[in-house]
Amino acid sequence: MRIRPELEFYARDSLKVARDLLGAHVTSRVAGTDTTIRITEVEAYRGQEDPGSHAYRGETKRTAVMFGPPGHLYVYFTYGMHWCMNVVCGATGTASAVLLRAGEVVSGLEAVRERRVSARRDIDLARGPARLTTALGLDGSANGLNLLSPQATVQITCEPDGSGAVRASQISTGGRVGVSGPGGDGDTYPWRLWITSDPTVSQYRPGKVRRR
DNA sequence: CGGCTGATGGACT
DNA sequence: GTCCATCAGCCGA
Repeated sequence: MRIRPELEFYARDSLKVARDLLGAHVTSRVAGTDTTIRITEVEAYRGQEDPGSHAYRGETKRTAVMFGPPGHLYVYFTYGMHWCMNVVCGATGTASAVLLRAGEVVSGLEAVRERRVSARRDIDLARGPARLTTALGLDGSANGLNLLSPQATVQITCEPDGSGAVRASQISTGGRVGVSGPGGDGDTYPWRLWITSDPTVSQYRPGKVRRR
């Protein structure tokens, strides 16, 4: 039987939390309907230490939730139309978080298909951060939601030992393009994690330089 | 399958 | 103004 993690689970380093969120379940209750997704891909962000984080340049109205207590959702709006969800990690005052990038629908398939009509195959229903958020029926109104509250309309559950039950040998990691390493040599941090060979993991695409 | 591009709006310089 | 922690649709192979 899965458990709802305590505060200590989220208060750790975001990279550790990211690992343990692989295989965990996210459940949303929207309009009386429950939807559960098994997390298959995540990305760790390290706040003000991380040039790739929204919180890198300090606290703003938008990033305020990330500077708050762990175990809350940071949901942001991007590209004029998409919502993506993060779980806030680390101690209060630090701004680390884990972005949920992809997952497999475990239950509530009917509702998810209604929300994701463009998805041809079931593996595409939550394959990508904005798709996953849409699949759960969430948007900016979930920003700041406290996952630790038993009454919360979004819950995350994992195995009793505090893991998502994915063996380390089944976890792959990769770097994030566009984020330089400490030496400025172009190395990237391996802070993208996914379940090896899982078909619902999003295809990694380096950010392309776009011009008009 | 892979590559390319428009959509669309808020945050930040 | 410019930059996005993106996605869907279209095109060619």
